[in-house]
This record gives sequence, structure tokens and C-alpha cells, in this order.
Amino acid sequence: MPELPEVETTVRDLQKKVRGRTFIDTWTDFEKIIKKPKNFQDFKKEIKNKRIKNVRRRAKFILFDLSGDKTLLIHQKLTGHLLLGKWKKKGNRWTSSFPLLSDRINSYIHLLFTLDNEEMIGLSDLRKFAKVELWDSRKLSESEEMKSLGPEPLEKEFTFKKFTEILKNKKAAGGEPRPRRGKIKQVLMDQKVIAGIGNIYSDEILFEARVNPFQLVFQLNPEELKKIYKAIIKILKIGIKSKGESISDWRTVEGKKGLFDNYRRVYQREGEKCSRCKSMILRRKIGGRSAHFCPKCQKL
DNA sequence: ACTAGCCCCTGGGAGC
DNA sequence: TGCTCCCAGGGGCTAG
Repeated sequence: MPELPEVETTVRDLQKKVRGRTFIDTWTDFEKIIKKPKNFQDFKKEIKNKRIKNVRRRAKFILFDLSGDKTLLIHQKLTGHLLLGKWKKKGNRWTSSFPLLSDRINSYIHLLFTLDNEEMIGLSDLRKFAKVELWDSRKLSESEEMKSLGPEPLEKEFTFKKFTEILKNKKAAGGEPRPRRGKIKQVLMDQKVIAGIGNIYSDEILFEARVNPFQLVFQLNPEELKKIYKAIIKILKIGIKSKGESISDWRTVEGKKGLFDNYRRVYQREGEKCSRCKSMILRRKIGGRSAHFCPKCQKL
């Protein structure tokens, strides 16, 4: 699942490799993946001949700033990932001569952008949940989609004070902030609270901080808050440094696996022994999602 | 205003 | 071996 470290890895690679290039052509076999403009032909026409000025990340969104004051937004959701390479059409499907791009996981190509150097940006997405939108840059930055996002946890603005504030209090429209109800795992994954954390990293962060995922946020003491705050930064940085987690479908733009698996302590380790205390890792549902944790190290 | 639950998808695993 | 059933999961949406 692409979360902050995976999206950041993709964005850094694209920065290096496609900045300055121009979109020449667009192909898809699943027009629904383009949400804006709604009509694919309109999308194709609008993006043609736009130059990539910059590639950046906000939360789990990949944003291409284009000439003509347009911004291309891509959210990879669960199984989507962007690839860079060359593909050729064989019958009904696209194949690549790059061995890594022929891997099954990289072969669910549903969208292809051809650039002016004949390279292509491909979107492989098994479950077709990803979404692609082309915005007027200004409208996007003023959109609810962007404005409602919480702070970036690796930016300077994300201080311990700010973290405590947003975690414990919920802004009410035009009213006094109120204590936030909810379990810590759910709150960490709420993009309106902090941007970029998903199911894998929330589990790993809470293991690092030794806090139980069911812990209610308003009951967290300052010591626990500090541990969580530090763990967020530490774990996300390890995620980026190791070029992401590839336990599921996500890969780098070259189609390679990230190495965060070497640091994965609890996610999808139900029934295995805790790396610290040898207790058995549990898996429990929280709000429809599965949480993995050590019942001893992360005692409620 | 808020939350719980459905929905979008498809490969893979379980059960028979 | 092959069929059917069920599930994961980010985030948008709807019903309550």
C-alpha cells in the first residue's frame, strides 16, 4: 500500500527522471480511472503538450505541476503504482522489454502517458482503485481535498506542540475545539489529522511507541504522546530511506521492491513472535481495518 | 455535525 | 483440478 514513504519515493524518482518532459499522448483501458475532467477524451486533449515543471507530494497524492497552470493529481490508493519505462502494444495488452516491468505485479497497466523522449509513465493497478485528476493549479490548492488535509509529519511545522493539539482536539466549525474521541490507530490514519499515514505505518509506529492501537487518544498521557510523536518521524524516515514497503503491490518507478520489510515488526505478522518480548502478535479489527500489535509490549 | 457501513475492484485463499 | 465464496483496504459517499 502506498503511504507517505512510498509516495515520497515515487515522487523523488520522478523528479529526477521526468522533470522538464512533455506529455505527448495518453492511453487507458479503464476510463473511469480519470475522475477529472470526467470525459477521457477531454482529459487527453487537455494534458497534451503540457510540460512537467515539477513533481511533488502532498499526503499520499502525487502532484505534477504542469505548464499552463495545470496540476495532474494521482492517488495510487491500494494497489496502484507508477512505473517509468517503455511498453509496446501486443494484441490487446501492453508489454515491456524491461524485465522488472514484466513482473506480474507491474503488469496491470491501465494508464500510459507517452513523454516527448519516448519514455512512458505507466500506472499499474490491480484493483483499479487509483484515481487521476487534472486540475487548474490554483483551484486544486484552494480545494477542500487539499485544504482539509492535516500537516505533513516530516515538515518543520509538525512540532510536538502542534501534534498534541491536533491529536487531542477536534476543531469544530466556528466553535471551541473539542476533545477528539477515537482510538489512536484510527486517528493516526485520519488524513485530516496527519497527512500520509496508512495501515502499515500506523501499526509500525504504535509498536515502536509501545502504545496499544485501541488506546483512546484523550486518555494518552504526555509521555505516550511524546513516544508516538518521535515514532512517527522515526518510522516514516526509515520508510523513505529504505525506499518503501513492498509487502503488497507497491514498487518503485523501476519496478523494484522497497526494503522496509527489513524493519516490519508487526504488520501482517499475526501469530509470529514479537521481536522484543516473544509474545504472539495479534490482529484485531479497528473500524473495518486490521490492526497488528504485541499485546504485551503494547499493553492497553 | 458526526459516525457506521457500504462501495469501488480483483487475485488469492479456503472450503468442498 | 476446478468451482464458489469471501476477503482486503483508502477514501468517497450515504443513511441514520
